[in-house]
Amino acid sequence: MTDEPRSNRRPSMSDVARLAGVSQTTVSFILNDTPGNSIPPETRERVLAAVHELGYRPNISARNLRTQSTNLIGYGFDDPAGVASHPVLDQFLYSAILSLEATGYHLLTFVAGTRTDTAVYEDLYRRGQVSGFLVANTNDNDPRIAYLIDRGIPFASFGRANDEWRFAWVDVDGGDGIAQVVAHLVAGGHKRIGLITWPEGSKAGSHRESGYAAGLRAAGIEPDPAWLFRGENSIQTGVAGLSHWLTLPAERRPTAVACVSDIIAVGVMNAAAAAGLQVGRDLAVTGYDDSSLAQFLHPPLTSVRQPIAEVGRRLVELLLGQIRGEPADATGVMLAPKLIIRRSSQI
Amino acid sequence: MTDEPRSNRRPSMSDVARLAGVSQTTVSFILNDTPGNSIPPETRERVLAAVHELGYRPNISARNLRTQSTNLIGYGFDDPAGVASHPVLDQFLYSAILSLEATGYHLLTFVAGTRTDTAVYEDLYRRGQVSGFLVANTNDNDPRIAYLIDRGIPFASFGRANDEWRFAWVDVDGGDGIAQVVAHLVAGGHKRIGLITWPEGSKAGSHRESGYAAGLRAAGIEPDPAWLFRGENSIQTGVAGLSHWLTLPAERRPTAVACVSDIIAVGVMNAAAAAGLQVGRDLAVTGYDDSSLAQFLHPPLTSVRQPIAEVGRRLVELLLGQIRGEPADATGVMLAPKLIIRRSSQI
DNA sequence: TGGTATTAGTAATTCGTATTAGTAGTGTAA
DNA sequence: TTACACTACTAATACGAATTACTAATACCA
Repeated sequence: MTDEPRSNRRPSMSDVARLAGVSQTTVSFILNDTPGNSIPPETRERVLAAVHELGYRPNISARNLRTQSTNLIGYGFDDPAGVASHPVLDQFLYSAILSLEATGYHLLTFVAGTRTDTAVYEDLYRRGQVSGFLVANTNDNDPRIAYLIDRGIPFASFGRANDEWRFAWVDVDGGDGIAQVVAHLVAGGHKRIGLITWPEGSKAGSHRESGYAAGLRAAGIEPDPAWLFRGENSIQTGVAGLSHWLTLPAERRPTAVACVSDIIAVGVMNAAAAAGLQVGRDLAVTGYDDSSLAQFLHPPLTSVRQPIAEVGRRLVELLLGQIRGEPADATGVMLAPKLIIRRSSQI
Repeated sequence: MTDEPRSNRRPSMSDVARLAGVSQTTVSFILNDTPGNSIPPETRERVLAAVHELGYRPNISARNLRTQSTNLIGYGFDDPAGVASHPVLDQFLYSAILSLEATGYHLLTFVAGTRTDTAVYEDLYRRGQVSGFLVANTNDNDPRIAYLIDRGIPFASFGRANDEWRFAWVDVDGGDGIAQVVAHLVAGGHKRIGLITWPEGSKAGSHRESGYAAGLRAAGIEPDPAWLFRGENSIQTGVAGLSHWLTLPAERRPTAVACVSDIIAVGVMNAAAAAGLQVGRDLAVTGYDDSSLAQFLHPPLTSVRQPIAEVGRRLVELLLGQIRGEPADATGVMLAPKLIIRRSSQI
């Protein structure tokens, strides 16, 4: 009822309108470039000047309420304790955030608790807090993905889950990555190549194992189950893997060890040094992820680099496309990794 | 005007009210336990049944708009590329998220761009998207903190910034942590103890350097500037530090090396092995952070464990207190770290 | 000159929730 | 029997922005 701008409060659109001598509607038209309205330049400038003077920023809650939308995407976070840190996930997060922010979205990071607990996802979505989800670290038949598909909630996943399900995913071809490693090692003269991989059930792990087997067969070598070692993603697993093989007689022992992560490879290199083996001469070792430590190890570690930044970008594209209601024709995107050869795998 | 529930839309409070045969006001009273209202048990149950049947969830935007509040806290993310990953920050984030979620808040993770760019903070706050911020990885005279203090925006920081400024922080006493390390090494007979630390300007680094000097003086040893080596937080820095000291004549060379992070210590251990030195016998090495890799290195690494989970909890307490408008009497909270002794520092 | 288009706006309504101000009906004490 | 308190609600409004449905004034055309 009064013409006084309410003080001691963030300015609203009406305050801007009052200062510029126009209606709130006009301010909205100008700020949103709403099509089909004619605003002469003088008015536009007057309003923009008022916006500037008051330091006006549109209120997000009001906008979201009115447009029945959200500027948030959810991402479920895992407990980082215990497992070694995930440089790949950190990088992925970073690139996803960058892409989201370029389009006015933000990332809401929440704790996913147990993997099977989908209640948080439901709650965030039903309350209108987020418009969709990014999912990473997928497993075979991942319950989160089953749930999101079932409810028709927009999401995009870094990694595949089940070949029968149709949904938006982006993945780096891990089979191809390890196949490149194997080809490289074979070319270096190795015939007995070990693989240290994760426990069964990991989707990424099973793809890499297939690539390993395929790579060996392509070179005319029949994979030996004794060359496969499994464990959590830790330095310790690498230590345990190599220690185990060192108990074999020399003529049956792998001369090269491929690992599904750099952190495991660090364990192998440690154990090799402890056993008096010189990595790059007595034993070839390769990692995966090309994390920042790979180039600083002694010797520098051959590794497989994934185009993580592109994964983030493409995932955000897929997700925002769904949210905008665009038909999702291409549901999966497969990207190629690149082998980075360093001294740890030279002979 | 119609009594039909609008279909194809998330149910609103009015839909619940209609189904239960009460007014929207009554539903609100029941769901929020608004004091000063008398609701008989039958009505309450009827309404709760309707809530359940419709799967109703209150709309967050509407609630935030009405209450002029937010259920989000912002956290600025750094580019993880280049620098080795920060297990401490990952853990800190995790514990902060847990504490926030226990009180109905969520974490909005954004990219902070350059450290001096405070525009993102301003924007998120002024638009009413977040109620405050968590800040980590502070520097001397940190511009983010200066800005947040200046604007009176609620925040709490993991780490101190400038002794003159008064604001809410939680820190782990890094000086004490390194002093414990030095005392342990001195007790083991070491007289020449090197320190590998970060470049000047890091607040955490300067505290640890003071603790190092104080620890030596407490043992009657005058610190020698030649025993200090600086570099980024990477394996490479550890390698460079030890390599540098190995060029000194044996009688001036440190016999023990304390590092301000485990990742640097990994570099020192690598370089030691390459130089034929056996860590734990020829050279004592200590790390900091007690990250998950410390116990799996060869030999296991003596390190300093920070109560990270408690840091997250306390920070969230301080921050939410400010947001609720409680007077902040105790502005800083200092927590004590704990030395974890393993074989890398035995003689 | 009258009718239609166009320009430059404005008033009113909506999104979903919380809250303030009320009201009808019953019980009860004076 | 009336005044008053209490119970069990409801109507109306506000939060801030977007949008639909108008209007007054001018320009244009036949």
